[in-house]
Amino acid sequence: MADTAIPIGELSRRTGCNIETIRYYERIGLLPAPPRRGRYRSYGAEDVGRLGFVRRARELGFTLDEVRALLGLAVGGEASCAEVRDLAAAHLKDVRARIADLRRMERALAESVRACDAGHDAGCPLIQALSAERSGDPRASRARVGSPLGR
Amino acid sequence: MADTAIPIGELSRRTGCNIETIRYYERIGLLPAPPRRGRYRSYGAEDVGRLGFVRRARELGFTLDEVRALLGLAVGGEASCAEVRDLAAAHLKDVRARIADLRRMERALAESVRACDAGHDAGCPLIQALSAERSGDPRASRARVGSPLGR
DNA sequence: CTTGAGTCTGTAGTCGCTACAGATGGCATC
DNA sequence: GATGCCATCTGTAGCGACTACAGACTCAAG
Repeated sequence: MADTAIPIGELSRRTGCNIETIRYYERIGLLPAPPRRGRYRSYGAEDVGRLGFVRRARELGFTLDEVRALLGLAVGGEASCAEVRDLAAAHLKDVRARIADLRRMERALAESVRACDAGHDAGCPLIQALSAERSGDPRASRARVGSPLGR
Repeated sequence: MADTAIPIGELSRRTGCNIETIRYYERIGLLPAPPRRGRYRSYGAEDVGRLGFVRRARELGFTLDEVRALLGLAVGGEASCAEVRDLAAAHLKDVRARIADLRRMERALAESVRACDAGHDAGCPLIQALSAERSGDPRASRARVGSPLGR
């Protein structure tokens, strides 16, 4: 029922994707420009599927470029499966690196907060920790893939 | 030894912070504008300390706004320590939430890659998973602080 | 007739940098 | 004195992935 002529608002509701984001995806060519009813975009059932695919891939943390690649590979058969797998494996590695990064932060933060709670003789321990120069060359640390100081 | 009249290049070398980033920090008011020797910025030892502080706070994942707050609190005594602690504790909570998010991604990705390796009867399992609509309301999931689909 | 909801286009803002272009300054070398 | 080279300067624009407007329009209900 009502699988054709879906306006953008309903596509948004069905997929949980912001209207502005849908138009953004169209602008960057991630979604095809749908036909128009008058001046309004008119989507079909397959657009719900495609956008759902995009959303789910985004939830797994794939970049829009990766999603683009995945969409391209989704239609292919046997051969593309290996490519998909490699893309996912590479992404998994990246996710794990980011987890490791965050866990380092977590440990340091938790330790600092704990020190704060424990009491402090000479000033705030957290400020002390941030103020103190640690030994070693600052250039040597944290040279990972992507941004050197990723948030 | 040469603790005053440090040019920006050496400040960069000493702190491991990009020259462009140093100027950026000055532009947004995170670092004070230093005096000039002619038209060149001339830093002192305290600038090395301050920028080091910023770098270390950034490494713990604090936003620039939080770093600004920390810098403001760093000079205060007793009273500000509690504020610092709370800031760090709030940030720690945020870091943990992001870790949880990433771990969800990690599990789903690892599972998909594993399924891919295991063999596939009807098409690529990973593509299948992305294509399949899961039950439940898409609007209900993942409404966390900050961006709904954070990378 | 008015009101409200939905949609449209286009542009600018977010965060934390990074990467230029093009000018200028000072120092060493030939 | 000319040349080259390095460091520095300002200003602007780009990244990724949205988000947030402003201001116009269409359409249906009351």
